[in-house]
Amino acid sequence: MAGKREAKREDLRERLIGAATSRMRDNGLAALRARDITGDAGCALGGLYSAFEDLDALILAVNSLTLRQLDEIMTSEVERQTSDGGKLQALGAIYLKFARDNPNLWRALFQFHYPDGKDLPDWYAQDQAKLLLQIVKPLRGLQPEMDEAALIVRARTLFAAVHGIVSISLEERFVGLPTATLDYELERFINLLLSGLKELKAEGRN
Amino acid sequence: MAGKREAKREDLRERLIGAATSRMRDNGLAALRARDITGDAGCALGGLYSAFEDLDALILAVNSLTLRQLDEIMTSEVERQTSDGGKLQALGAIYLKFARDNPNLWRALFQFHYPDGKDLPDWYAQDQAKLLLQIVKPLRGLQPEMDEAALIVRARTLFAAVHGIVSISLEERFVGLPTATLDYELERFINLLLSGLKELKAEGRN
DNA sequence: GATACAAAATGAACAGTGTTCAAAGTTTTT
DNA sequence: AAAAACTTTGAACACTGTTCATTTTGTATC
Repeated sequence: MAGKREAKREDLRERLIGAATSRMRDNGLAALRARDITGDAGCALGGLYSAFEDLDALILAVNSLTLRQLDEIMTSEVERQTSDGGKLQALGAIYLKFARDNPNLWRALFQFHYPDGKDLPDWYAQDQAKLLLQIVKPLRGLQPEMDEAALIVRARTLFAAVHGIVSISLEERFVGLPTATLDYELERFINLLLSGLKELKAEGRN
Repeated sequence: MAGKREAKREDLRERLIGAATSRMRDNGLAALRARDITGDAGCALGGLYSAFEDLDALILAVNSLTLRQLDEIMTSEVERQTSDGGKLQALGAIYLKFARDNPNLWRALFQFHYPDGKDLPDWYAQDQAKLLLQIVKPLRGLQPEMDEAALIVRARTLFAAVHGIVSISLEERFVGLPTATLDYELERFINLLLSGLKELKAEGRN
């Protein structure tokens, strides 16, 4: 009759992740309370600390799921595109759509700061790396002469740029933002980058 | 014998801002404690709430000073550049340098989330707008056919892209970031944008 | 099955937070 | 000098995440 302990343990972890995800989706990371989550999950306050190291670890688990969800969507959508430029355009558009559809979950990916000293667990770093790879692939087609390391750096730069645009618009940091034109502006921006790549290539640099 | 009250009030505000800035510079926004600040400033805990609405309002005052400081640096450095492209390059480099030199103050500009419902005070929005204008000016030279509104949107997009790159690198969100090559990568990126502008222009679009 | 042991769940208690507010102290007006 | 208006004070409050002695539950042994 073994394994019941482990099953309950895993079940509790899942209920906690579910409850935290739900609350985060509805009210955002800042409104997350240990007492609310454990209440929703149907366990005592202390139960959180037997299933996870602390609240931060639970948040990281939620963020990991969010990253994987985003990766899945990207994987399925990128396949529909034939050109590398089209794939990069699609990735940008998907990222924007995901952020719009899941604003709180998406924000939490970046709002959350891991405590100083401790660094991110490997499995989480890999979730991130997988996403970057989505960009590296079409980029490789556009810049076949770049080596893998340079491609990764470039992919990170492109992601950061797109993320910045989506972020500043959706977080409404600057006043008077025309959110309606954001899709168009992002599309134009990626076009600008693609044109730049083409231009630099024509000049024989890279 | 009037005006002593107002003078003391202003003095307290300044001491609080100074203490908060100092603590924020050294230990970051997350480590900011009302008791520490009031202790440093030499007033009782409640004193903070007679000088400011609450702790958030004090943080906003600190952020406003940070924005103005950045604006000053930009103004003086941009003048040295002759070409519009050079000015945009300089702005990017200055932004990166400022973020590197004042990581905690710079982070606080974006970490800080104003409570829902309340929106940013006008004077703070204007501090932001002034910075955007630094980008609009050289951009106007490069895209003279765009109207003012479109230029502002474009400037915001460019800022957001650069900010994203600086942000993701300095916050060390993604693992394996070569910080040493960040300056170069940013320079290349802005070049890419400038090339893109040139290319689109050659094709008769904008 | 009954017993003994190990593991996990519980929630009151704890050490911090930002914020409030009656009381004491200052400045200004009369 | 006295009264009124305003400010400063810091103990008390409400609300955090986290801990840990106690109770409950699961597993192995006879």
